[in-house]
Amino acid sequence: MSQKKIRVRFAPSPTGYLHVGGARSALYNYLFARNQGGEFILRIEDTDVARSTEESLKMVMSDLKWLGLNWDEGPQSDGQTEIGSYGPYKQSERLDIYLDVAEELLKIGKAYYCFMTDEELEIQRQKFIAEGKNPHVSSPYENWDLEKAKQELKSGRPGVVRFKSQHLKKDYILNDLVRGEVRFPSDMVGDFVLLRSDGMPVYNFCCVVDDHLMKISHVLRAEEHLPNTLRQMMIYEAMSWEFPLFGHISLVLDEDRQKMSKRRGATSCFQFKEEGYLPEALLNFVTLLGWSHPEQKEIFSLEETIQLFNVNRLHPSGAVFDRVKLKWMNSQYLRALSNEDLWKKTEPFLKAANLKLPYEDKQWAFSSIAVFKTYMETLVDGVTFYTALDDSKFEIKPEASEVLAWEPTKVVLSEWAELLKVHVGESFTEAEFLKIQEVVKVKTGAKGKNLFQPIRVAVIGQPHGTELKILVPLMTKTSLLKRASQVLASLK
RNA sequence: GUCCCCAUCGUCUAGUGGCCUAGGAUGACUCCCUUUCACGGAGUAGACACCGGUUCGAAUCCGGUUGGGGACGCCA
Repeated sequence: MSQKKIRVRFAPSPTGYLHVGGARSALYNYLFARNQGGEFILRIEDTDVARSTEESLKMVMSDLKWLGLNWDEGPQSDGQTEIGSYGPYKQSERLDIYLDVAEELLKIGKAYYCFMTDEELEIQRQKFIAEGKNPHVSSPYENWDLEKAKQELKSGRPGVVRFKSQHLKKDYILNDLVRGEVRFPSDMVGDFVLLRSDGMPVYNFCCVVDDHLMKISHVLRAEEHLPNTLRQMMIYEAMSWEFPLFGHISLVLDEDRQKMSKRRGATSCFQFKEEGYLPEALLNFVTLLGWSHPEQKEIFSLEETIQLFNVNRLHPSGAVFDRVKLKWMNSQYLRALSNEDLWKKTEPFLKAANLKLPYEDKQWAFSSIAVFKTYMETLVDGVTFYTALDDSKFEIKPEASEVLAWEPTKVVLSEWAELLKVHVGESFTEAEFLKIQEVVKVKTGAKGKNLFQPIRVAVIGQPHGTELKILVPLMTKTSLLKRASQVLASLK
């Protein structure tokens, strides 16, 4: 057997943002292609006209780009061009091709026109369920003459094209790349639809035609497609086409072990982007949902994954998407960033939050982000920290009330404000701040948390947070004074 | 209901018949660092779903039970 070129595809239907489960499918295909020196194709499954939109397609493409999963063939994000010689890559533009294949299947008796109404279908379904059988379509039109059926169609009677499966009494054996041998009895499915009554082809059909014509060698997709694979094998067989190799990866589940749903938080890559996750972190995390590093490393780059990727290490059971661990991973990536890079990534979030910062120079930006780096789990956390530096957002938090009620607090704060006032210059060095703190201590006799917590409240409005000796040098005298007097005023 | 898939700490997983009194990561807890909170460091608790079989030997192979999930669409 000749060595076939490795060609894999990711085939989303453009009905919204890219789901993290979809992203993982795309990723595994991408990794496999890159590891094998093969090609990674983007095909758009938009035969469900009602739900597919051009807008969604753009979103999916931009999510893939954000993740860094670049495709070799398929539509490009400008919406105009396509790359590759097996196009078009949008199924809605390939209708003629499917129709030809459908005609072929009708002609050789592997498919037929069916005129059953929804009511008839439902009655049959109920009957089979009552008998404890598979509720699969068994159509009286199965053996109708093709010409007769076409006449019927011409007369205006709505009909679909169904695949003829009832006579295929045998087991289909799939040698799944991740599951091993899977045996499907042919009666697991009924006579499924190939062409809708409006002439539009459906998923299972387009998928086979395209995978064949686009010379796809391996199909890595989610486990939910397993029953579809039987239908697709039947079509391949009917057309005497060679099967690609299939691998069905596990499902991505929520904490309640159900398919991931929006109820429990973000599910799309775009949402994670908005919540301040780094694409590298999301990718790394998602890689580990069903695949493991041969040396059990947890943090590794896309490049390293490409080098090491092997379908043998794909895990067959469902994986719960642990948002807490994702957060941890994101914080690891954040900390590995240079101050400059982290600032660049954080800045857009600060702008979006409309924060007014005490200084505008880059030097200040980098040294401030260096402080917050070890506190941040997501870029959005940066907003919280910088908000503390924005005077217009300053407020005395409820957690501060206990500290404010302490007996020495008032004296400490009066002294603190007094010393700030006499300080020469608008900013403070760490040493200058420590000196002031020391003087407050000596003059008031307060020490320990009686000293530090009131000052912290006077700086950030709450008793816990970043070290003051690091924070104060990032602030201005004007700002500190204003805050101190505000807190002092609240004591009266 | 029918068919298919799956089954190791709460979670992600390592493990392909002896290296397993089951390893790592995360989360939890404790301690250290720290005049707060984090970060960091050290440590503790925590799993082979169950029952049979094969074998000198089973987390690993086989069968069954149970549990979970998926599919049963003119969605993909």
